[in-house]
Amino acid sequence: MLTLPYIRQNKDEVLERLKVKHFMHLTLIDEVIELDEKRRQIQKQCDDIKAQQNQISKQIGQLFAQGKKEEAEQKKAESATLKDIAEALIKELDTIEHAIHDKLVLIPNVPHSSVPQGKTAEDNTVVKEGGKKPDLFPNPLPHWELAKKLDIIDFELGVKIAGAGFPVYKGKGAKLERSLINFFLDNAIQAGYQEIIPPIVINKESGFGTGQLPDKDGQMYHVPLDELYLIPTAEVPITNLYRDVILEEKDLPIKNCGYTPCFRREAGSYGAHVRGLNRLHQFDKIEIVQVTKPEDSYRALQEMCDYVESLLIKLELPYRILLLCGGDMSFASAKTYDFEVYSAAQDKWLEVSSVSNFETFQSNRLKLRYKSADKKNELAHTLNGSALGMARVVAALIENNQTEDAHIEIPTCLRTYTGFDRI
RNA sequence: GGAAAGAUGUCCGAGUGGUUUAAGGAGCACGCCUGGAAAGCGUGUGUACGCCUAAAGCGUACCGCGGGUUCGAAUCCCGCUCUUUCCGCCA
Repeated sequence: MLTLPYIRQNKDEVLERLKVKHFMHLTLIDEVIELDEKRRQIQKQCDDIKAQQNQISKQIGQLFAQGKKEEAEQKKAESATLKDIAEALIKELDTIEHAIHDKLVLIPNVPHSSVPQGKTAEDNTVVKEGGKKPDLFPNPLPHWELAKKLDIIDFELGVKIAGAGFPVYKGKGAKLERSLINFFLDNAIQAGYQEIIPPIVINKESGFGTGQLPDKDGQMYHVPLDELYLIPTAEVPITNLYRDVILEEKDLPIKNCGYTPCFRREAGSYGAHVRGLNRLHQFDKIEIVQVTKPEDSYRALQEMCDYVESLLIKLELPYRILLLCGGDMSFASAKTYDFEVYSAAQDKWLEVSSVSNFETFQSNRLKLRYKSADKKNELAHTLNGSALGMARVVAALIENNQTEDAHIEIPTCLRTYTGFDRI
């Protein structure tokens, strides 16, 4: 959520930048500013009347103490009239505040000035490509076929237990998954991130804090009996650790990482591109989260990108880094880099990480502030990224590292974790 | 699921309708004192919004949350949430 003072003071810039995001309801900006002016005016009236009331009440107390009953009664009547006026104003104020809030939450974050124009994923800029596409033999198997042949991932069994998109990992498949989790966590800890094991259900407040609610209500699994949601990413519980918190400047930057399963309803996606591990309702992911001072957040974004890239290099996966264009960015993000790995048998780039700077968009919702050197409370910046999303990494590893006799070579960096070189 | 108790500032803690403008203590910051420190003394010490270009200053709201009674509520009434303890159930 953008802050009102920011919108008020940078109206033209906000409008200009929201166009980069292809945001349609630009009139909301003027509506919000207008409502805010009205709000301030009414609040002034309201506060003045309340001040009078408070004074009169105090006088009444004194008059009673002095035994001046009649005068006190007179004052009572006076105060009662003021009360009626104040009540009407409070009601009006309440209505306006709700209206402002309802409009404010519909306005997306403004993209950073370095975000390129563009409408769809086609318009994203490839900023870097790395690794080497494998030289595979003819007709390599897509991962779902090879995984079935080796009996390491069972999609049908998952359907029986839960439904489509809930795969069952077996034997060496399960061990590979767990090895990746440990590999990613150990690397993150090495890079200075403190590990967190958060709850994997969240309440409404948390969903609102990071921006999933009300925007993506239908994309999360909901437990109505207890009003809880299954997390779509560890970003939600980990970032919400700092909801309603005023940090000390010396605490920053905060660097957290965490492994959780992630749950996504993926309502509306179907077809060939969701086969196998490409798109799941449940998958494992290690998330990295940073909370920084405003002036440090873009350096942190770069640091996080470098870190994610280092993982892909260690895993020897061919990758590319995309700078998302305005139209393809998420609602809450100011700048996002996507990381894709090349999955050879499918001949497809699969997104395995998305690293974003939210600037103050989340912290404004979270009321996540820090006390700056001059003792002022300022909104911190929040960032997060996947490091990494498991399922698609597994898909690429299976496809790229397959041998002609239908086995899978384990990358060197994982072998101490798996305890085996091939599947 | 049943019963009871509780929720006050950074923390502890007092407060059952009007000098509470939330006592008192601790912590923290600054100053005095000191050769330096401790002790002692003094001062200050939350959040949000508004008025003001800003600062200073002032106003309003906030004692778990939401309503209500009253001229006036931390205090009385109603609803809710959470915590703790006991019982039940249980990996």
